[in-house]
Amino acid sequence: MNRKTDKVATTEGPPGSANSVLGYKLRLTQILAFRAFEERLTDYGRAPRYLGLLAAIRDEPGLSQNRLAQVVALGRSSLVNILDQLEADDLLERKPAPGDRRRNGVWLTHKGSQTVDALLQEALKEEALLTKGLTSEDVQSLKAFLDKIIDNLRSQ
Amino acid sequence: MNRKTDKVATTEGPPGSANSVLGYKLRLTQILAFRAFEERLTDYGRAPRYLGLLAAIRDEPGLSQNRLAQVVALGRSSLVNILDQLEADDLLERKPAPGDRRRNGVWLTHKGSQTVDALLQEALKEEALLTKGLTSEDVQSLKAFLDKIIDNLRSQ
DNA sequence: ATAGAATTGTTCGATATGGAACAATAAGAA
DNA sequence: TTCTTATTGTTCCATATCGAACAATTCTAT
Repeated sequence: MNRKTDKVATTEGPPGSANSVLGYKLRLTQILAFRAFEERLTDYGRAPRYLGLLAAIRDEPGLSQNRLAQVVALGRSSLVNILDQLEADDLLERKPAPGDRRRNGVWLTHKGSQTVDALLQEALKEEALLTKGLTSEDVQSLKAFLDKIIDNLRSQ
Repeated sequence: MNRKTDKVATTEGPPGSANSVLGYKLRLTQILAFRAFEERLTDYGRAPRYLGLLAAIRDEPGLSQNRLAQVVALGRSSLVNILDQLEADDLLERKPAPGDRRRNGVWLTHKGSQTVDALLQEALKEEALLTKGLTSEDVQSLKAFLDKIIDNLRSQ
């Protein structure tokens, strides 16, 4: 049985079923979108999976590992191995934070910066695929709704 | 540093950064929403994590494991252990499918059915928390957008 | 100044998930 | 029929993520 050709109904089901629950929709969407993005970009190593992280580093260079973990909603301990890998791939580097010998600041390398640029372009293409059939106003609304939900969840 | 009280900016960042990418927003939202739901419902064992699965079984009793894996977008092999656990918790049962000795059909037990009912109620409450500040029309639109994206991804 | 508390990065063990391979079974072709 | 191919559930191994515990360091209250 082939995942790509064997369709699965998504919108049917009685009201009050899982299909009408927002959290379930969010989960499905994220799993499928993430998988599609990774399957398409096989030439970028581990970077596609961690694009959010890499882009966060680009947006705020020098952020500590702790802070970074919060930004991307990952555990502090999870990040250690991820950064090890991305550092081994020459996408970023850790430097001791001046003034606090406990912390590392994290910066992108030149290669990391270029990779982020390229992958953000790919992400825009991917977004166009995902949202086919939606207007740009729809997509804008969708993003605003998600931002609001993220705010609600983060301030809990 | 405390995840609950130490705020992290979500909407800032230059255009073209990760913060404006739909896939990243979806991922963040899903991670945070899922985590919040699980952290609140500590009295239900593993059921909250697999509410989508359990509700899918309720919606279509007797579905094969393979089919079920597709519906919830999990791997066939991942599902084996999950079903083992939920079966051990007396939430569901596998029965040999009549007419095809390769397949198992999956059904909810009475306890499973009651658990789904209770958890779907909780999911509605959770949804109200998540979407605080959004109108019910907004939420309806959001769900419709996500359904569209899921359709796009599934028919790829 | 100093003792106690908090923060940071890390390691370690536990759990979740995916993919490849396998045996049993079914479907299809000859 | 018989041979070949496809499907199903499962096992096994690799990877991802988390929480607890830890040493080093910093902060804070006295």
